[in-house]
Amino acid sequence: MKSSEKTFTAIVETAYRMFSEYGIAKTTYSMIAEEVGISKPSIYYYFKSKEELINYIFEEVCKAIEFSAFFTLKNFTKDNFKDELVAVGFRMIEEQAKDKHFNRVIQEYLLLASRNKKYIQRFEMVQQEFLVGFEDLLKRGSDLGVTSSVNVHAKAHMLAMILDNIGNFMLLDVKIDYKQVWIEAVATIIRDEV
Amino acid sequence: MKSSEKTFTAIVETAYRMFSEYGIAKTTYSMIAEEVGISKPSIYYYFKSKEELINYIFEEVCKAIEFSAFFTLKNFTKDNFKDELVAVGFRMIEEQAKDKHFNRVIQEYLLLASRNKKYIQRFEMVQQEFLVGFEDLLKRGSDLGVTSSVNVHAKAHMLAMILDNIGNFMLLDVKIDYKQVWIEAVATIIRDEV
DNA sequence: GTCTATAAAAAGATAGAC
DNA sequence: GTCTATCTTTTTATAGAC
Repeated sequence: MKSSEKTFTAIVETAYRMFSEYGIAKTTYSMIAEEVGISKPSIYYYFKSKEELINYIFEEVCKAIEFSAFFTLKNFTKDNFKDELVAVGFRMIEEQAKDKHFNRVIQEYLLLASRNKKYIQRFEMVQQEFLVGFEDLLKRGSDLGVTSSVNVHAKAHMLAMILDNIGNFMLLDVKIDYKQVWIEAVATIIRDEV
Repeated sequence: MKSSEKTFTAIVETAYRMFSEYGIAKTTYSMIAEEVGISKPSIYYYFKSKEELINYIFEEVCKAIEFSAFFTLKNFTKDNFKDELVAVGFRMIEEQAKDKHFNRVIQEYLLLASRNKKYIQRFEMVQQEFLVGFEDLLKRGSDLGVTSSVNVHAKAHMLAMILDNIGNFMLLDVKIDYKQVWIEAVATIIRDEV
């Protein structure tokens, strides 16, 4: 890795961490520069404005939370459907618990997006992909005969909401057995009578 | 209402709206003063620092989201249990949809709380009250024979998460039939075999 | 690529007149 | 209570040397 790439990476990673610790608005080039160990104007060589840095990290975050990063429809079969659904949820919960900055940065950008047309569209894409992804999944489950075929729409949205909000609860360190909640949620969409 | 009370109220309401529109960090005394139509130093007569203003609005918001502000355990009977639960959820959804600033300000404070011991305790109280509230409710439902008595804990947390996250989804204007999702969620905790 | 120096604007906050 | 004037600090950002 070239020296300039190293600096670039250091800036991005430091900014990401500081966005989490202090918030995007309160993170300054001075703070980042000091932490990285370079001068403040040096950052302008890589990101010509703070907004550009914010945009860059936003795109990184979006890529990390795409539905396809977690779910592969083909992996779900009649026999493993419930277990696979539980497992994928567990994987997401673990990922979120592992990176303590992740949820906070997401929430930061969620607020930014709610105020800024530039971000909102990209975020809605991700959100929509999740809703449609879950719906396709439940339709497949219904075709396979393992999930109920009524109210697939609302049930899919319910699952998306629960998974999505686990991150929100983690923010406050709420002492919940998130995996148990997910098991419970999955159970409600699985056909009992098989 | 005295003139000073009017100014006080104007400052608080303007700040609340601006916290939503621009975020807490990016809302300045200058902006508030201009909007209210007073000078910047005048605000210091009512709130001796920006932090004090932030604290005040935080407490207002906390009062508005207490579990007891929505749920009254005694109102739930064997006959109306499901309908009452659905109705209370609807009321919360409507309240959130009515005040477009509400969800954003909550999210702002959620992030603040996740970084600040002073806020986190108060917020955890509210959050905890909600979790325990739902649990008590489901226990009552179980005693009345209308809800399942297994996994009451996880089921209660699931309901809390769904209701809580509706606000999050509203932030992005996600086109979801929130009421239908809530109906679906309530249905999953109601005993089918009566 | 990274630095020093510096500009321009705006922040939070106070002093003190009225 | 509300104002004008002002202070201090910090911000984003640029110019230009090395």
